[in-house]
Amino acid sequence: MINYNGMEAKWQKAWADARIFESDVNDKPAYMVTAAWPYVNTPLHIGHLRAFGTSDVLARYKRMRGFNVIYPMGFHATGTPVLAFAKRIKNGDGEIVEELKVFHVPDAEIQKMTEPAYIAAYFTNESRQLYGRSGFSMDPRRSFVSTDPQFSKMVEWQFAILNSKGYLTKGRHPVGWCPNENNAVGMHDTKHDVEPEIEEEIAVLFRVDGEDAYVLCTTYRPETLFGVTNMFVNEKSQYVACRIGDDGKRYYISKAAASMLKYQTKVEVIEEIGADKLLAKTCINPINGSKLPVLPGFFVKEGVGTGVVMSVPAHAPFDYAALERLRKEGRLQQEIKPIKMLDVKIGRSLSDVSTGDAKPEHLDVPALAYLEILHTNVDAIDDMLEFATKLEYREESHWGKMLAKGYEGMSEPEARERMKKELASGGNAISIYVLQNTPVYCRCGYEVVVKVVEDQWFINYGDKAWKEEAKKALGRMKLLPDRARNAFDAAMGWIDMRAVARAQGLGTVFPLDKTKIIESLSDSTIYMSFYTISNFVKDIAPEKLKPEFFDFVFRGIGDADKVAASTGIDYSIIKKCRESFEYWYRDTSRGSGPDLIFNHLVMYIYNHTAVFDNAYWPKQIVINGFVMSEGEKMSKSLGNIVPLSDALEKYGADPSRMNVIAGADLYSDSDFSGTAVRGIQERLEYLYNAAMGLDKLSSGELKSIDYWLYSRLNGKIGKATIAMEKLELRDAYISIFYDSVLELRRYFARGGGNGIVVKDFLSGVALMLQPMTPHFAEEMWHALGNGSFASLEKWPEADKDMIDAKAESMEEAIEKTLEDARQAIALMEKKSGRKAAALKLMIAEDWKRKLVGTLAKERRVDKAIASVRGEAGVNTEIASRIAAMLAKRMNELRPVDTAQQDEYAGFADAAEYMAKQLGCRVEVEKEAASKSERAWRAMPLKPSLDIAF
RNA sequence: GCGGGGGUGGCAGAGCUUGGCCAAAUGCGCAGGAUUGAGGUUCCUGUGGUUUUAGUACCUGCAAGGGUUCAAAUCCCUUCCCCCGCACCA
Repeated sequence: MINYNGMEAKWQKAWADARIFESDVNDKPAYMVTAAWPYVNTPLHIGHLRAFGTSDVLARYKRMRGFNVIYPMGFHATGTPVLAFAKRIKNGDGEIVEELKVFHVPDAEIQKMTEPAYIAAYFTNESRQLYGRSGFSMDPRRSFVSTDPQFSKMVEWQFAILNSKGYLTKGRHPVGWCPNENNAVGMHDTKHDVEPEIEEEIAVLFRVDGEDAYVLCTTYRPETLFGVTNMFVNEKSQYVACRIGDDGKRYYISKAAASMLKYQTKVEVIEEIGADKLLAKTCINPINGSKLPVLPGFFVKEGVGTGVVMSVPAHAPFDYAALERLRKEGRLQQEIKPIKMLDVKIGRSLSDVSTGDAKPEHLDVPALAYLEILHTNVDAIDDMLEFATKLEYREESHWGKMLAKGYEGMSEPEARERMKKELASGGNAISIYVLQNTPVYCRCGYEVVVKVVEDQWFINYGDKAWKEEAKKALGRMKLLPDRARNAFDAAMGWIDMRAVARAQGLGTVFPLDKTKIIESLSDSTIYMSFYTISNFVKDIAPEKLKPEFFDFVFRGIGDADKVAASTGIDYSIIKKCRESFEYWYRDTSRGSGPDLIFNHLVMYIYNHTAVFDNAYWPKQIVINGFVMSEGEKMSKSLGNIVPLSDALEKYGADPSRMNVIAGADLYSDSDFSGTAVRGIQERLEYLYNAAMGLDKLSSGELKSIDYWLYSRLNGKIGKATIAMEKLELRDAYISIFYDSVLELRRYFARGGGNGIVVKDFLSGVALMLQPMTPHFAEEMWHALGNGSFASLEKWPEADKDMIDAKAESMEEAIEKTLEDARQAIALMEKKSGRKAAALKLMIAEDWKRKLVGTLAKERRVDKAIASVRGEAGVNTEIASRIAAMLAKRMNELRPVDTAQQDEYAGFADAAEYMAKQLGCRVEVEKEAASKSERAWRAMPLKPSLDIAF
């Protein structure tokens, strides 16, 4: 049993002593690998092992391919999460304490985490240790935190460039807002981490009959105005008359709506009224002038929208149900007839329900028909009505055809857009922002509202010229896997204004408004370039890092003398920084998760084109998938997040790496599973034991099985190298790792036992394992008698001459024949009730090889027969019969290179092995020499079988 | 809704770019056998369905339906379903 933790400690120490992963500028070609940095209050889990490990595999592979590689890693601390984190600790939030305990953070440490600086210090320290234990070959000297003042200076410089290019603009912007704490709230500020989803919605003005006033009503479906029969309010709610904005009109909305709306625009309440006042009024439909009574609706919520709902009973189950319930209670004064304004085949999207379930006469009231096909009615609970509503909305918007005049035949989305335009241009609607997923609560307990921030600063990613540059950069980049390109193209076309300044959070002060902080994704778009100089500028006073310093280092503007004079920085350091940047930043790879394509990665490309010369634009992006735990998605709520430290402790770094990194395709999710990791451990041990057992093996002349193993090794090297270049790690390591174990087992089972051959094989495997299982590879490399570091060796080269197609097809034939024989023997033994005593293999004559070859090439039966006619031992009748048989599978025919003598020798060599496998004697003879009636059936590499009892 | 990705044995997942050698590599699970005092481990074998004259064969099968082609998991069209993102949030 291998003690992984001991082995890892041993090699980590050895590497540290040799300082082999700390690279500086030298004569080798440079390669820089970066991975998206972790947020500073996030304890590392198994998902990080995949993200950072994938980059580590790339870094290690590239080193073996002769590159000088750096793999630096810093920490992200800007933004609000770390502040929210500190606050929660301060407030004794039990939830977060529980989370931290999962990661074995001691109580004493948790107590101290009330200061952001302490949190950062604690987790950066923890993470660095875990990087080491995971075998990440990172350069620790280049690590920095996004709140470091030296880095802030670079961000300021970057934003000055963006501003000078006119990429920073100002405007209005809606945000989620806590009225109690008076600040913007994002996901991590809300209870249960809910993202406040803001949506712009249309609010229709319904004039009140006989009054110069309007009832304001939000709706998702303005096109259903054609079907409105009445209005609904909540009879228990308070309403207000008010003025909204500057239009001077008098509006009626719920009191709750008024207090939310005031965060978006000016709201002046004139008077408070009870719902009864509204119930006495009649509204006018703005599109056709019809009169709409105001009625009580049981489902109307004062805090949703404006607290007023327009009723479309034909197309909304809630509205229909509300009217019917009023009717039953005898509270409906007048007849209200649903107005159908949209035609759709009801229940079309359901396979198990047919429209036959709805009574035909009800098809004119689709809302009712939908209730019927779901086998429910107007008294259903709200959830059921909600379900019917969703179904109806979906089918209608998908397949519905408008019936209303002027809109005939239009699809619903099309009609919606047109109606919106008409309403807006006629002054019959205004737009307001609403929270789509109400209610959302701030962690302080207050309900979140939408606030419109005036004077918001944006980065204008919609700028045409800039977008062109970014697209150009993207077009030249390598994406791994390339199928992510569609997502990039889409994101690139889509990204537009991005709010860039925030009122609170850690980070760099926004230069154009010193009361604001630069938003935290925007301050980390070119930070990777800072790694090239971070080790040199660490101790330089931030105020010395003036724009001219960065201009010179990153853009080659000016000269070092003058920069030294004006900044007071050492001339030699300035030169070193420039040299380092130019050396390291040409050939780079950026690793990241798929969730970052739509923001960080696109911004990364954009900002590089804005700041750097195109020689330093991004070259490659690698997207890796997530990690599941035992087949389930890891989440806080499931409590199944596997801390990285636990995985390392329990299984060791190498088996965990293999499982998580090579366990799935680059882009898809991999599964961290105990059984899979144990399976990996067992195979690693098999390989290690094979290396330890080498001295028991003999040497001597090479047999065919030895050539086979060499062939497999060299084929494997070629295959794995191609896969590694594309970072198809699963493919590569199935071949390098899993297949190698199977091949060795087969080699020994087939009587192989040449120590030199096995050693060559294991050496190749050990070297190719190095990027994935670095500690184990060193251990094995040394067990094979080498004194060097596997991590500093060259990646093996395939020797094409050693790839022996004949040896491989011979082995395949043996295996296939074995399978056939097993089946035939089983069948015969079952039938006869006796045990088979012997198996005779008859090897096809050479003329059959010629026949197959000609047929495969010429694809004509007559030519094939002609080609063998007259040859020794050829019976034309048998030849035609065989040719006809083969012709049926013409397209699958492949010429066979192996001559009868070689095939005979191959099977003769394998006879002992086959006998052992089958449990009976195995004899081999040539077709012509055989007395068996079945001999004629022999085909090249498919011997005819004869079973004797 | 819009955008992106996907649907293949009991499960995870190859194969799709470039149609034929190819349906299912590899792993897990399951079943049988060997080893073992038992369990576990390990090793071997089998594992979509069906027919079959002893095996090499054939049929059927890659979400559903249709098309192109001598030939389709692969190309085209239609439909259904699942996952992710939709912004100021890391």
